[in-house]
Amino acid sequence: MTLKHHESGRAWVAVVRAYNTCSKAIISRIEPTGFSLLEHEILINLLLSPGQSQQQLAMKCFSAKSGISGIVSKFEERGIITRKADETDTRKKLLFLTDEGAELAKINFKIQNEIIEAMASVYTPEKITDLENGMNAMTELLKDRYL
Amino acid sequence: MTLKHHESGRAWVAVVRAYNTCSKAIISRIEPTGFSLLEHEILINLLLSPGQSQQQLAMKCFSAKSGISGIVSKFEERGIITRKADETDTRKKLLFLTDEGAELAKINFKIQNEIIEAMASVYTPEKITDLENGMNAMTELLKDRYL
DNA sequence: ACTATTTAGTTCATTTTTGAACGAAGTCAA
DNA sequence: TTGACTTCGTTCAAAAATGAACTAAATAGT
Repeated sequence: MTLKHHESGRAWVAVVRAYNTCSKAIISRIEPTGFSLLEHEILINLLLSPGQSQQQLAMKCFSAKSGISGIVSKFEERGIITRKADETDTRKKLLFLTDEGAELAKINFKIQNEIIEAMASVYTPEKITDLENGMNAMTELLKDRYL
Repeated sequence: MTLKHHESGRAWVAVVRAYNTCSKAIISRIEPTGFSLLEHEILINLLLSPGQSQQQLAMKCFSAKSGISGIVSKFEERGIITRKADETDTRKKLLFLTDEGAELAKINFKIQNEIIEAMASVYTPEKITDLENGMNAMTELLKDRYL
C-alpha cells in the first residue's frame, strides 16, 4: 500500500474542501437571519417540498430526528411552521411553513442560491449535469455496497 | 424568484448527498477501530503529512483547534502520536505518528481508500481529474468572494 | 529596545448533535 | 382478533463541537 493519495483520493479531498468551504460561506451569510445551518436547511426543504414528515426531513438534512423534533417545536411556537396530522397515518406530522415562515425561508433560499450559482459558474452547464449524475451514481453505489 | 432548484442547486444537493453518504459509510466501516470520524481524519492527515502543527491540522480537518487539542493530548497519552517543539518557533508543536500510531493509521487509510476508490469507479480517470479541478476552483472562488 | 499586534495551543463553559428508551400508532401474518 | 414487529415523534442523558478567554511566544513598527 502506498502512503499517498491516488487521483481519486485527491479528488475526494477537493470535494470535501468545497463542501466545507461552502458550508462556512452559507453560515456566514445567513448569520444575520439568526438561523443555524440546520435550521436554514429545514426552512429551505419545507419551502421546496411542503408537507414532509419529520423523519423525511431528518433524512434529507442528514441529522438525527431528535434534533429535528426540537427545532420544529421551536419553529411552531414562533409561528414559522405548522404541524398537521396525516389523515391516513396519525403518527405522522406533516410540516408546512406559515406565510411568515415562507417569507423567512425565501430570504435564506436566495442567499444560498447566490452562493451556489457562483460556485456553478466555474463549470459549463453540461458539466454541471455531469456532476449531478456522477454524484448521484456515487451515492447509490455507496448505499448499495456500504450501508 | 422561482421556488425550485436550478440545475446548479440540484447538482449541489447531489454533492451534499454524496458527501454525507460517504461520511456515514466511513463511520460505519471504521467503527470497529474505535476511532471517531475526526480522530480518523487526524490519523490519516498525519500519516500523509507528518510534522504538521495543530493549527494546520484543525484547518485541514475543518474543525476547531480546541477539539484537535483534546484529541491530540489523548493520542499522545495513548502513545499514538508524539509532539515535538518546532525549533524555529517554540509555540508550535509538530505532530508525528509513533510506529504504533502509523500502524493504526494505515488500517484506517486502507478502509477509507477502499470506499473512495469504489466511489471513483463511477467516473473515468479524466473525469476524476476534472472533478478535482472543478471542486478546487469552486473552493477558491468561495474563499475569494465569501470568506 | 519597546510596545503593540498576531499566532499557537490550552482550558472551560456553552451549544449542538447524537443515540437510546419510550408511548402511540400502523402493519402483517396466523 | 391477537400478538409480534415496525415506524413516527418525543424526551433526556451523554457525547461531540464550538467559541471566548487566557498564557506564552513570535513578529512588526517605531
